[in-house]
Amino acid sequence: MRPTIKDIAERAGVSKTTVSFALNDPSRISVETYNRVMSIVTELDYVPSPVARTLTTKRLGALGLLLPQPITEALRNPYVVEIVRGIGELCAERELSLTMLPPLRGRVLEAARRAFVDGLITIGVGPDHEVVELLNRRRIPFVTIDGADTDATVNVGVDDEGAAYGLMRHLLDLGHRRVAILALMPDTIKLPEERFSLVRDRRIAGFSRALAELSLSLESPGICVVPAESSIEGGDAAVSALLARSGEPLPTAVVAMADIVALGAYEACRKAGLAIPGDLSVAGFDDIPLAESANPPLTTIHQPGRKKGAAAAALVVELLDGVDAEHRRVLHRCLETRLVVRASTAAPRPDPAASGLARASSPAS
Amino acid sequence: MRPTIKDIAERAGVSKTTVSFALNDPSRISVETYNRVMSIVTELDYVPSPVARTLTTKRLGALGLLLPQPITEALRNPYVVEIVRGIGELCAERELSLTMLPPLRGRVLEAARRAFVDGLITIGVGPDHEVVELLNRRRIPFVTIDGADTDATVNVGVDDEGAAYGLMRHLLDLGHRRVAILALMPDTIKLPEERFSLVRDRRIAGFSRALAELSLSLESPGICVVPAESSIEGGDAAVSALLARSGEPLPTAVVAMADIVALGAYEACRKAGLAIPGDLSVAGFDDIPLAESANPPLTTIHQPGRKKGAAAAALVVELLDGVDAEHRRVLHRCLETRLVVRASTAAPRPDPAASGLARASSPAS
DNA sequence: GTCGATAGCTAAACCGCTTTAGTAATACGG
DNA sequence: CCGTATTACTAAAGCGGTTTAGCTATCGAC
Repeated sequence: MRPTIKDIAERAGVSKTTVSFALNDPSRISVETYNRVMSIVTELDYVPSPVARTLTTKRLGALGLLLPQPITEALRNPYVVEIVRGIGELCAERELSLTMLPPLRGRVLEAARRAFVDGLITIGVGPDHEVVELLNRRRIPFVTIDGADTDATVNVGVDDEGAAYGLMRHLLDLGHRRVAILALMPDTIKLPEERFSLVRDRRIAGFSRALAELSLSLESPGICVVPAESSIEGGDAAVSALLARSGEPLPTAVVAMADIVALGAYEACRKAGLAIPGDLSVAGFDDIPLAESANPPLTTIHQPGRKKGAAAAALVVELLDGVDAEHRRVLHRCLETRLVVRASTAAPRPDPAASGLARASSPAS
Repeated sequence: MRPTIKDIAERAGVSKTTVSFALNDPSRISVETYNRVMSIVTELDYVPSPVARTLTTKRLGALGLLLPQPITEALRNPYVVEIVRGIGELCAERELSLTMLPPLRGRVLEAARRAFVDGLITIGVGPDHEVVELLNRRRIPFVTIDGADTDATVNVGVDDEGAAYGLMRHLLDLGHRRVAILALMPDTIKLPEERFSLVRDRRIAGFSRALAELSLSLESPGICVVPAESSIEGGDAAVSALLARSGEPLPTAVVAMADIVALGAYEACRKAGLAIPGDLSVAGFDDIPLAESANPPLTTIHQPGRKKGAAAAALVVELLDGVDAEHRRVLHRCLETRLVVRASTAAPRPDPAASGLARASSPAS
């Protein structure tokens, strides 16, 4: 159906080689021949099969994004969408296409093996992930987003620990002492030894550090960590359950590891008739586009999702280009985050039970 | 680097053919040989090159989504994200990957030519689009989303005209007589003869019909159609400009052809200090996830974006499977829409200038 | 007039796989 | 014991390109 190089060659009365030259290196043939060949190419609307071409050139013109979840799930999180958009920026620039690679048979590894691309980008894959070993062994250029800065991977990320510290500090400074942390779910498709995501762990560490400054910890009364799926529903469910918990005093603040989860918390508050931030302060992480226009606008950690994607893609392309150059040095890119205080966080209502104490001044630094 | 079938064959002391059989049709070889081959396959972590395989099998396990805009732009609209998620559902089911194909050198056609996929899905491509001719000529299975129901294409869509009618009717019934329509931008990468998108035209037609029932038209005073880019910023800009317009009375309602644009209108109102729906009613189209949680919740036309994507993908797969069967009949799938009345629309304030009239009862049907 | 370049083209190998056609060996029916 | 299936395997062709090596004709230089 689709014309092949042979068809063109025959029609033009030349060899396949000549057609190939016309397309790839016109200087090697005469102008007349070039014109003749190209007119047929245009007439038949011929485009060399990228598949066949790849067989020899090893270049496909496609970047792959290894997703930790099925496409449907992954794109529920606007933060992921932002990353994809960032990668898209570079794709446009370099005329690359982008292939989304969901786990195959439940394994990211399978998807990576079958991947049909020049280079790969992963989200949330740590250096111990089985996929890293495979890709390094096969020398497939790849860059991790939100992975870790080790020799095994080229990574683009942020200072999760520091950002989390800042966020928790903000809440503590406001006077909150009973705060619930909505943590990212342990990623089911990770390897056993990496049960919790790196990002989660680093943020937990940051939260802990801030708490420690007030002699608090994750185990202190009033502080709790509950897992929530990265979606509105996930946040809603987690907070609704929290609010329904009887016996203990309710938290005065909720901090989510993803804005989308924080917005789920909004939903739960609405149902429970709780005012934000009057009854409950809510903070998020990511600063997705919605965060600003939410009601109330969400206090969160701004994370440059688009830039992350773009930076990762740029690095992959760099790896792609500099494969032979000894250039292939391990690189890490750490992008900036910042605390964006909006209207969803405020000082807690004075606690009738323990007034005076809850209102403690800001801690020693 | 990556082992080839030859490596496996040599190590196992068999021919390439035998290895191929082991992988694709074990029944054709003895159990012992199978085991021997597979142990080497496992040992070397061998996976057949999808590229090479494709050359002969003509199947590469990927669906392509032809985007009318660069990835970054396209994914700004959550409605598009929903469609992608829908396609993702089917991809997960059939273990396919999804390739996003932004225009190449400004042309969708170029992207289609180079596409590296088994089947394609397009968004907003009409039967007259150059790409349709190409794909039909090449017999590449493809399905259009929001295209048109003609013989040239297999399409998945909704009754845009009817939905638009219902939406406008809702506003008119509330008593609005001065309404601004925020229309989709003419798509720059379309062919000249198809300057405006089909969807836009059909919705405009629906609006017109509703207006006509009250002896109004798009040209009537108070009614206006302004183009807006499909993004929050686009809606914000368009409505801000509208509000800044001096001389004419302001519209009492704004109806956008995309929720994301309607949310931009929210933004413009906030800046202008206008209350929704008190000062201005706002309605959208699509019912993206945000619409419900926006403040106020947005009145809109619910469109099953996910289902559209899933249905389109299902049709492509069907085409893929039934290529030989004379099965390849032209199909059209029209999904349901429904008007979702939320809190962003209400009766306009009584017009001091023309009271009594503006409050006319609902029109004769 | 011969030789070496150079320009312009092509045959053939190759990329890594599938598939067709065929071979050799064993099993089976009469 | 012969002819025919059946089983287990392989050689080779082919998919659609690129690339290497080589061939032929023309041309300029000595």
